[in-house]
Amino acid sequence: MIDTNFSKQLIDYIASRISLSLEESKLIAEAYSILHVKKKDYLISQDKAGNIEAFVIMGTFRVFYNDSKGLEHVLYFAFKDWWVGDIASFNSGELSMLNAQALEDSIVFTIDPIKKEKLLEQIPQLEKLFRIITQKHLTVLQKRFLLTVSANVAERYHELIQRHPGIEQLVPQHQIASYLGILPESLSRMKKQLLKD
Amino acid sequence: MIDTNFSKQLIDYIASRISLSLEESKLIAEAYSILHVKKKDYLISQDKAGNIEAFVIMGTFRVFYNDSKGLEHVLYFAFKDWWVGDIASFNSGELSMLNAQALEDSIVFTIDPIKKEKLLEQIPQLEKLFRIITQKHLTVLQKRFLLTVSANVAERYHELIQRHPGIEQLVPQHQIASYLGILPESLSRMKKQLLKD
DNA sequence: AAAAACTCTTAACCTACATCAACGTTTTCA
DNA sequence: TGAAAACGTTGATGTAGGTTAAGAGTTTTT
Repeated sequence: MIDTNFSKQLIDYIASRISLSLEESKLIAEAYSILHVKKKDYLISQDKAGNIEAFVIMGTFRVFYNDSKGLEHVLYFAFKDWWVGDIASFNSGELSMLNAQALEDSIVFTIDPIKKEKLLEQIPQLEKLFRIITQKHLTVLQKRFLLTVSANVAERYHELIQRHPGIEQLVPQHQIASYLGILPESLSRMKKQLLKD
Repeated sequence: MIDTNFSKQLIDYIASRISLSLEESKLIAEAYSILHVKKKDYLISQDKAGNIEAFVIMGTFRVFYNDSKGLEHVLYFAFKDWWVGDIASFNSGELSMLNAQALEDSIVFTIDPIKKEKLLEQIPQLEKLFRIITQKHLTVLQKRFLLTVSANVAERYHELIQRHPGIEQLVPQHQIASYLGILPESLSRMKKQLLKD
């Protein structure tokens, strides 16, 4: 059930942010379950109850929304030591708006809302940690939103590869296009144009 | 310093979400300061340390980003019983990316990061409340982002006026255009087009 | 090893919205 | 109350990115 080596990574992540007793570390390790997700498999699927929050131990995910016209929009990519989940669904029980698909064979720790609720009661310090993590997520999304509405595609492209060097080796270009909010053809065109300068 | 009538509104807001002792209510009322903001005045200004978080007692604010080309982008409008602040700046001490301007004479309760920190230590239950509030904000922003990238302007316009009936009486049309991510001319044209159907 | 699926590129054409400019109306404020 | 500022509309024109289609290269599956 619990792999000590893997759970160490989650414990380290938390312990580097708040102080944990051995007791508390054990409670955390027991609350989370390890899950192997094969390349192309889904950790979260749209229109199902997305009642999972995951911490990425290894691998990469694309988190995306499938709109009413069938177009996919990548909200973010999630790497090692990132959280993956549909926050709206996790906290309300509503159906998920998001899909999370593994881009390579991946390993995550997952928790459901009931276990998390219990864990937060057992370790009140976690309330503060998760408040801060959520604030950080909100900050990141706010920056992403403002950049999306204020910068052109070339600027957003440069911002992405600067923030994630090497992402182009890991993520297919059409998914980068989707993250940028354009079609693959347009990204291809833009990159060709960039070479001219 | 503290206006009992006004502070009651903030206390009610909090007390409807977590249980508060009289003692705790008093601590909250003392931690927040009342502030009157005149129409067109700024509660938060870009590129200053935006170290304020405010709860709107009365009035309306537009919260917007001023980009490098001088264009304004409305992130959200804030009404009675909403929170206003630049979460990134408030929690990091960085300069604010956002401006918050009163659209009418308004009254808010404000708090700075140090006082909030202290308050959270005095009333640990507030950690949970603010975690949940932040989650809610993240949920709202995520929906806004996904709608922005997946729906056309007419759809976004309808979503806005459905979610905020009466907003067109309160907010100038060019600011609604800014919220929708287009220029005033384009919104004017779109509305004319809508009438034809 | 062959077939199927996926990925990227290029080109021609189209569309939604931006840009620039002008003008009438309403609101603000001195 | 009169001038100035803010607001909304319309028109002409420009452009970034969407749409459609086709083909070539690569990876995955059987």
